Parts: sequence; C-alpha cells; structure tokens
Amino acid sequence: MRVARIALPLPKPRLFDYLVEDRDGLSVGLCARVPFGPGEKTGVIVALDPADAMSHDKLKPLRELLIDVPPLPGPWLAMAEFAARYYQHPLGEVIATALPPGLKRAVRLPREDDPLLAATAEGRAALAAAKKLTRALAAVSLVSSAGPMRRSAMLEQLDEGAATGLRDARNKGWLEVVAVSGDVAMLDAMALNPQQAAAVAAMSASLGRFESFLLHGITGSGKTEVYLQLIAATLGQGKSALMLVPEIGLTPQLLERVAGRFPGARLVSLHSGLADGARSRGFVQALRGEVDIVLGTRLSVFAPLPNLGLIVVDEEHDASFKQQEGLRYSARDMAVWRARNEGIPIVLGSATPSLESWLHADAGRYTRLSLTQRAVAEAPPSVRLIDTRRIKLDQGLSPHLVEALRERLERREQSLVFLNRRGYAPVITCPTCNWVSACKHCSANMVFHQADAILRCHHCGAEERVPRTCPDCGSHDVHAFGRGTQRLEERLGEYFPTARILRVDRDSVKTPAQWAAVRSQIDSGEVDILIGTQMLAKGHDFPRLTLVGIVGSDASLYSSDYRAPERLFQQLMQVAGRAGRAELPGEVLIQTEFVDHPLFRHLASQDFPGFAAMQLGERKQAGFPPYSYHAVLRAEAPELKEAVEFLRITRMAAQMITTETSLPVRLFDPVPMRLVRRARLERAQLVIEADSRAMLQTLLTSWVMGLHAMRLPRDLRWHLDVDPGDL
DNA sequence: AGCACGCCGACT
DNA sequence: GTCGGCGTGCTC
Repeated sequence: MRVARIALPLPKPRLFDYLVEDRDGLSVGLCARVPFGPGEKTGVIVALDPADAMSHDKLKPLRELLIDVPPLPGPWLAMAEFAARYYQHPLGEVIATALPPGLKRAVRLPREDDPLLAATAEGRAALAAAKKLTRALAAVSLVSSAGPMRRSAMLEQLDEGAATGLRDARNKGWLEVVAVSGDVAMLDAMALNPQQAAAVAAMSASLGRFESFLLHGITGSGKTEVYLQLIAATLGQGKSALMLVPEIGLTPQLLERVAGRFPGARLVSLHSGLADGARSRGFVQALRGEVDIVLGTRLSVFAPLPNLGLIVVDEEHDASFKQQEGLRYSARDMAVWRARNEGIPIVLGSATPSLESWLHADAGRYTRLSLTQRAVAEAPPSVRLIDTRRIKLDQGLSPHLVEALRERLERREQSLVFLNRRGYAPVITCPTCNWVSACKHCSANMVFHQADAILRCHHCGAEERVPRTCPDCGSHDVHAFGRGTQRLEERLGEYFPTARILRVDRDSVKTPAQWAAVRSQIDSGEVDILIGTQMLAKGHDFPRLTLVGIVGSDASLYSSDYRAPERLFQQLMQVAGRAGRAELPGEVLIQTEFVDHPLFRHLASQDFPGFAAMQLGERKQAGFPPYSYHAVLRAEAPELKEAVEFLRITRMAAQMITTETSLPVRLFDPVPMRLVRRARLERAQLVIEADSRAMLQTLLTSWVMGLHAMRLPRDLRWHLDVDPGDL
C-alpha cells in the first residue's frame, strides 16, 4: 500500500492523504474518487509516499482510480502548482479549474478514431448526378473540393446532422479512409512579404528552445499567416501547437481557416461555450497525444499536450485572457511560464501590445518582431479629429460626421459609428427634483432600453419598468439623459430614412447564430450604417467599410483608472483598423473635446510605439505597473463597513509581516470599490504594491496562509487578485 | 465548499 | 412539547 496525496476541489490550501494499493500503472497525475466526510469527491494524485503503520490506522483507502484517463504529465502538474503558488489559490481548486467539468463522466467515452477521409469516384459521380445536396453529399462535396480531411475537421465545417451524413456517405462508399501522407503538410501557404518571412524565419529558428517573441503587427499586416506557417514548421518537427485567442476572436471562420490549412492535422478547439462532453473529449484526446493543434480561449492554456512545440497568443493585450473570478489567472502570463518550463518558443501577437509585453521587449527579455506593412490595403486609414468644443452637436453627432456618412451612402460604401455604450440612454432623470434611475442592488444607474421599454442594470441584470412620472416628486417631466447605441440608431434613422442601419451590441446580438447572421448581412452589403459597441471592434474584416466614426470616447480619457488610456488606445486602434481594408481607402473621424490630447495625436499618426513610450513614461513616473507589481485583496459583505473592517484587520496582519521581515512592500488603505455595491453586496479593496514579484510573493505567501486560518462571519467573502486587470 | 452537530424561537 | 433557524467546525 502507498499513501496518495490528493488535491481536492476545496477552498483550503492543503492536500488529503489516502491509502492506495500499489498496483501496476499507479502514478502521480491520476484522477481518483475518494470518500470525503459523508460523501465523495474527485481529485488528482499529486504525490505518492510509502505507507507506514501509522497511515494504515489513520487513512481511508481511496475508492477508485480513473485509469481510463492517462495521468496528467509532470509539466502539466508543475504548471498547476505554479498557478497555485503564484495566484495564492488552493491547488485542488486550480486543478478543478484546469480540468474540464465533465471529465469524470467522459472517461468512459470510446476511443474515437479520427480517420482522414477522401471522396471516392462513386462519391464524385453521385455528387455530379445529384439534384439536391443531401447531408451525405454535402460531406462528399466538402472533401472533393478541399481535399482529404479529418473526420473531426469535417464535422466542424458541416452543419447540423453532419455525423449522420458522414456515416451515410461512408456506408454508400462515397467516402474512403486514406492513409495520412506527409501527415500534416500545410495547404495553400500564402506568399509572405519580407517582414513576414523574416518573422517566420526568426521564430522557426528557436523551435526546440524557450524564447518569447512579441510580434507587433499593425492591423492587416498578416499576423495570422505568420502563425500558420510557424505552426506548420512546428508540426513538421512532429510537435503539437497551442494557439490562444480572445473570447470573441474564436470564430468559426478562424477555425475553418486553420482546419482548411492543415487538413491532415488533428485539430481541437476548446472554450467555455463547449458542452461538457465535447470539452472533456478534446482534453482527453490531447492528453492521449492524439491532437496536433489546440485552438482555444484562455482555458486552453491548460490543454495537456504532452508533446508541445509552440504556443501562440493572438491579441495578447486582450482583457479576456485574464479570468475575473475564482482562480484569477492570466492565460497569457501562464502561457509564457509554460513555454519557459517546456523549453519551447512562444509568440505574443498584437497590433497594440500590452505595456507589460512592450516593456519586456524594450528590456530585451522578449524578441520584438514588427510587421509594419499592410498585406491587403496599401494605405492606412486617415484619422481626423473633430473638435466638439466649437461645434453644436445634434444628439452627439457633429455635422462633419453626418456629412461623411451621407457621402458614403451616396457612394454605396459602408460606415461604422462606434459608441461604447449600449441601451438608449445611460440614465433617466427628473430635472425637477434631480431623481435618477438608480439600481436598488448596485451603486450604478439603470440604463434606459427603449426597445423593451425597461430600465436595466448592466451590473446585476435587474430590470424595472420605466416610470411615467418621477417616483420621488411625481413630476411628469422625466426624461432620458445621455446617449446609447439605441438612441444613436434612432437619430441616424431620422437623418437617413432610406439607409439600412444595423445596430450591433450585446442587446441585439446574443447568440453565435445571431452573430453569424449579422456578419453575413454586413458582408453581402445589406447594411449601409453599422452602429456598434466594442463587439464590432474586434478582429473582423469588413471589406466594404470605408468610414469609422468614434463618438463619446472622451469619458475614458480622464478616468481615474490608470489603465484607461491604454485600453482606449487599443480599442480605438482596433476600430480604426476596420476602415478601408480592400481597395477602398478608409477614413476615421473622432469626435472629441480634447483634440490636443497626445493619445489622439498618436492615434492619428497610427503610432503605437510613440504612444507606448509616452504611457510607459507616465507609469514609470507614477511607479505603476509594469514598473511595480500589484495584488489586491477584495472583500464583500452586505454592509460596506464589515468589508472595510475585515480589510483593516488583514492589513495589520500584513503590516506585521512586512515589519518583521523588513519587506519593502507598500500597503494601501482599504477603500470602497469604484462600484461599491453590486448585486446587494458592498465591496472594498486593499491594494499591495511592490517593486519586484519576488517581494510581493514573499508577503502574499505568509499573509494568505493567515487569511485561510481566520474565521470570518458567514456573510463575508474575500478573494485575492494578483496582477489585477483594473483597480 | 458541503454537511454535520448544536443550541434558542414560533407552531401542531 | 417539537420543527427549524443558521453559527462553527471538520473532512485524510
């Protein structure tokens, strides 16, 4: 018998020991079901020790080893242990976050083979003779035009009922299994421009050892092509590749592009929208070494590829790489750690890199590679600022923007008006008594949604009917104040009654299917004017779009959040990049009261390096990240004073540690959060700042141990956020 | 996190 | 006299 030390999904940073029979195949990394209290739990064996007489008396035997799932490899466990240490989170919970939720049930899934299928002569004949495209024929059609394809890749690309269609086609002899030849060769590689070629060459040279690359490529410079060719080189060496993309970046189009390029490769996509079964299947396939490429969102940084050769993080600056609950990990940072740990190259790509990565490149820790030439359109869009201090705006629209929209309409080109605020108006007010539509559960105003005639809180989702009279003073003069996308849509409809206007925000597009419908409407030119929030900003090409108008972005220019300018710049660069991608030159009009603001100057000259240098200068002056390191302890309770009091006590504990060890770590005062009240809970936070990660970690390790040992009121909860995305 | 044990209010 | 509130303490 041996003692298995098991990490269980519990909020306690400790392991639990069980007796296990010393049988063949017993290994660290195996999942196990164990008795726990009155019930049972599933965890992962992280260590195996010899059993002595004592342990036989004290320990319970474990119930079952899940031997259908191969043990998680050493480097994978090392990564989980690193995340637990770095983010100060219990290992069992880290592992539970990293494993797919349905793993326990999924283990019994039959080992599904994934043959390479090609169309037979009979299949082609049937296809030629057919009047109607059946599901079976759709499958034949796919491989007869695209060439042999993995079954899984075909399923990804075909519509509903694809599995049945495939089975029919195989039974009828229209499809045949072909041998994998030159296994994972890439099809249709595009010719690279010299910069792309240089980037691919530089990065390929580091395959087989750790190196971090920052690929700074302006919009349209062909970063994806660089990734694909690098992946091809990796697969060519018999290794697998992991590509991380932001949440909205993982579109069927991207999947199709990758699957189409590597028809022989076994491709798995992983994201949180996947059903438990599918996610587990992908995970277990990766673990068995049956996957060549994993393409997914932040959670796929935990994909257990045993033979990983390359990691790509696209749009590395994107906030969706940071998890905002539970284990608050940064998938980008974890990916860099993983690449170092596994001795492989990593590519971080962006048109507007994070200041963290930019500074790493400045300091020579990352190798910077730049793509400054547009692969598609030659000229970058021209950016013009409209000084709204001198102009009378009509519902937030300047005559210049209206005129520019009119020109596009006449030329039958598309326009986009960007306003990062959904709803009709951000608030309803009563000018008589100054009543505002505040949310009952949050310290925020409820937004007026004209379409459903309701007030909605964007923080907790609460909804209310719009009052006709002021609830406080009874005045009939209550009205909408400010502008959202819905109101803009209404006003533009009045200006251009014949224009086809489409609003794209989270209220109008809720499902992937709706998003696909919207895209096809835009692509086929059925839309003249698009109105959208940041949903429209990210990574989609709109070839017919020649004008981008940016409205109401001034608010984030002087926000109290020191990261606001960075985010605004990234966002505006991204929207601006939507303009003029094909033969048509693009124009960007920005309405602002601050035409002299350096952010806009750099934006107008499309000068990211200049902007980054300026921002880094300011951050250095202020001692903010990336020149210092932050962790924030947040607490929430029904009453703010409870949360603050907890933080005050924990701050004293931290103070004692720093004094005893003379750690130069700065402890700020507990303060209410910007949005103090959310969903009936009041929140406060305590920021800790240090000049090095090591010093921050030293404090956190002993401090958080104490936090776990504290006994707290039932209604108080806390969490720690290391490297928080915002404060 | 669950889930037990354990001591004080309003009900058949 | 009980049913049940959720405070605190433990789970190998």
